[in-house]
This record gives sequence, structure tokens and C-alpha cells, in this order.
Amino acid sequence: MNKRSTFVERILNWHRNNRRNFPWRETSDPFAKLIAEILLQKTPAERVLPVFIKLNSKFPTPHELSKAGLSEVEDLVGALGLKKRAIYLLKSAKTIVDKFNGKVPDNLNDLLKLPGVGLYTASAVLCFAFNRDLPIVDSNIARILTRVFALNISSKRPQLDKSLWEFAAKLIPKGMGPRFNEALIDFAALICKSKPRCFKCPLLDICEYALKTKKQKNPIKNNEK
DNA sequence: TTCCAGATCC
DNA sequence: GGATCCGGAA
Repeated sequence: MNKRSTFVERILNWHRNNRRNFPWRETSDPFAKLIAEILLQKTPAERVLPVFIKLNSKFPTPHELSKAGLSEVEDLVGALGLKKRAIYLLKSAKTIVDKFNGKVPDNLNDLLKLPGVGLYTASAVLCFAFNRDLPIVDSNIARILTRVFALNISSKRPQLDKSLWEFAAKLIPKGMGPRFNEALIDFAALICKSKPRCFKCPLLDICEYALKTKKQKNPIKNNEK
């Protein structure tokens, strides 16, 4: 079995016992998932949680959110920082109502027309809301892949590197895009963090980063807690 | 102080 | 490619 297959299998296996539960993962509503993805941009999921619940219960549909006042949306999401997202959320809801018949677009081209929606968010919506086997590469997933496979990405932001998206695409087991991508996100959040928790990582024997660290006699710090 | 499920404008 | 947006937790 090659390394990539081993990686995929172990990530999926790890995820069976370590999946995080969030309300945006329970619903199949594309609009709820879109809202969640926008709130999750550069924002820890634990902090998004209460805001998402309030926003989604108060404005569950594009039509209802499109009629909200900006200050009202700002009050709800402002605590998360990156306040322009309040404007983006409102404009996106309006765009969905005006141009897409009140339904979240199910194609990349139209999703990218929504303000505040870039390649990552659009791909995440297609994957998680419309069950598409598309890669999603954020800074966290980029961190996992570059560490484990010792990928040398010159870009200061590997998550924007096209070759990394292609690499991620090849890893996805057919028909398992949502599960695999969710597993990567959780693995990055719980194990392969910026300060990695290598002591509880199931990839130690195949991870180039861990192997290199070991070779340097530079014991991996456990950073417990 | 750094870091965080990015996007936008320059 | 770089700067900026952003508050709050570690």
C-alpha cells in the first residue's frame, strides 16, 4: 500500500472516533452551510458556534436574511472580528434572492459571484452541501499535507497554491469527499495544529515532518492540554 | 504576543 | 505577491 493510501485510510479511521459535532454539520440546508462557511473564515469553530445558532435561527433563509438590517447582522457577527462579513452575508443573501431564485447556487461559477465567497468557501459549500468530491485547501489542510508529504510549496500561503489543490484532489476517495474533507479539518484542529500534538498522532511513522524532527534528536514537544 | 474553516483590494 | 481586515483566546 502506498503512502497516500495509508494516509487516507488512517485519517478516515481516526475520524471515526474523533469527529466534532457542529450544528452546520447536522443540517443538509445549503444556506445554513454557506452561512457557516463564511463565519468560519479565519475564525475558530468553537467561537462561531453560538453566533451561527443565533444567526441561523433568526434568519434561516436567504429571503429572511436579505430583509435584515445591517446593524442587526453586525451586532450578531461583530464579536468574531472581520466585520465586513456582516455586509457580505447580507449582500450574499440578497444576491441569492435576486439572481438565483432564492436558492444557494450549486456550481462554482455562481457561488463565486457571492460577495465574501472565494475559492475555499465555494468549494466547501459544493462539497458539504451538494456532496461533491472537490478538494478544499485552507491554511490548516495545507499544513497537514505539506508536513506529512514534505511538499515544498514556495508560496507564503500554501493554501493558494494550485498544485496543492491538485494534490488534495487526488487523495479524495471516490464518493467520500465530504467525509474525507471533514476528517482533514478535524485532524488539523485537534492533532496537526500549528503546534502539532505529535504525541497522539496516528501518522508518526509516515509523516515526513515527524520523521525529520525525530532524526534531529529534537524531541517533539507535547504541549499537553 | 501570536494565532485563527479567507477574501478583497492594491 | 503583499497589505489589510478583526476580536478574543491561548
